[in-house]
Amino acid sequence: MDNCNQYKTKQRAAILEYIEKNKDKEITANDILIYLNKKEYKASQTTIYRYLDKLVKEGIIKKHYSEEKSSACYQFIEKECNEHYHLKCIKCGEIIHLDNDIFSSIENNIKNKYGFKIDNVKTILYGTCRRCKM
Amino acid sequence: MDNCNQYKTKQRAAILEYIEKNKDKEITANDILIYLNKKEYKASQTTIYRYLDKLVKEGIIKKHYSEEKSSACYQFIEKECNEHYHLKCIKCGEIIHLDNDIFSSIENNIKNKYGFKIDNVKTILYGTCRRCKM
DNA sequence: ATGAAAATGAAAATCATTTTCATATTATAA
DNA sequence: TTATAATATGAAAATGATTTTCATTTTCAT
Repeated sequence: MDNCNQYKTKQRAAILEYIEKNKDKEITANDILIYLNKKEYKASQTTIYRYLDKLVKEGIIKKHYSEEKSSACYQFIEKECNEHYHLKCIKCGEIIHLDNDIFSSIENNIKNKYGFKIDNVKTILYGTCRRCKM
Repeated sequence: MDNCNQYKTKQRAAILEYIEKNKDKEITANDILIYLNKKEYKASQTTIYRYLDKLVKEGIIKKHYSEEKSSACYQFIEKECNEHYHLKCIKCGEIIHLDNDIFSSIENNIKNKYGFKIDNVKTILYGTCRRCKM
């Protein structure tokens, strides 16, 4: 999106690096803080929160609240992930990326019947994964 | 569930009354507090939080975090609602109850392909409703 | 190099929620 | 109906996450 009017800083680079390194996980502001404390470029929690907000607004990462944690979770949005849905295991937190087409018929049914356009990025399908089912 | 070992109190009755009166909405602890402050039987926020926890454990209400609010939302669980999925409009918050059967083929596909059992109570499909789409 | 715009961080403030603890209420049984 | 044990309440303090404030520092274009 709108990437102008931004100064490059070491703190932001370090924060973004951590987020990208953990693409597959949902991380909290505090995870970043703890990680950066061990590294060369620390950032204050204020800066971390501010930059996370900015990244959310720019559509680089997404923010959501999980049932287990009391703090907000953030996750890098991979471009391909804008096109499919995700399953998330309530028990272990595993995220499964669904095939693009598995939902298309339902999307259309719901659009026709209710006039509702489902947002596949905002929507997460919760349930129990294979391993946790037993 | 386990309804024994409970004393009936005016505070609990008032809290539950509000929750039931707002079946169709997602309410916060603070909503209850504000409402009760105007009524005959007030309850402290401590009591409200404690009773909400209890109701969640008993399966009377469900708790979840919405994308917009920073506080937890609670909602009465209507028995029928345990059997279908819900759409929720990101913009206006409207909740639409889906027909029971609209999801069954997908549920099976996902179960077969990924071994994942979707939980229709925990899952909310986010998107944009007819009115907000324009 | 200079200056304006933007970013930082420490500390304080805020907000939601939980804990503590002393007091009050409830159900039960004598 | 009273005694009493279990349970519930509420005020205040504590906690934890996040936001705001504001003085200082950094960045980048000139």
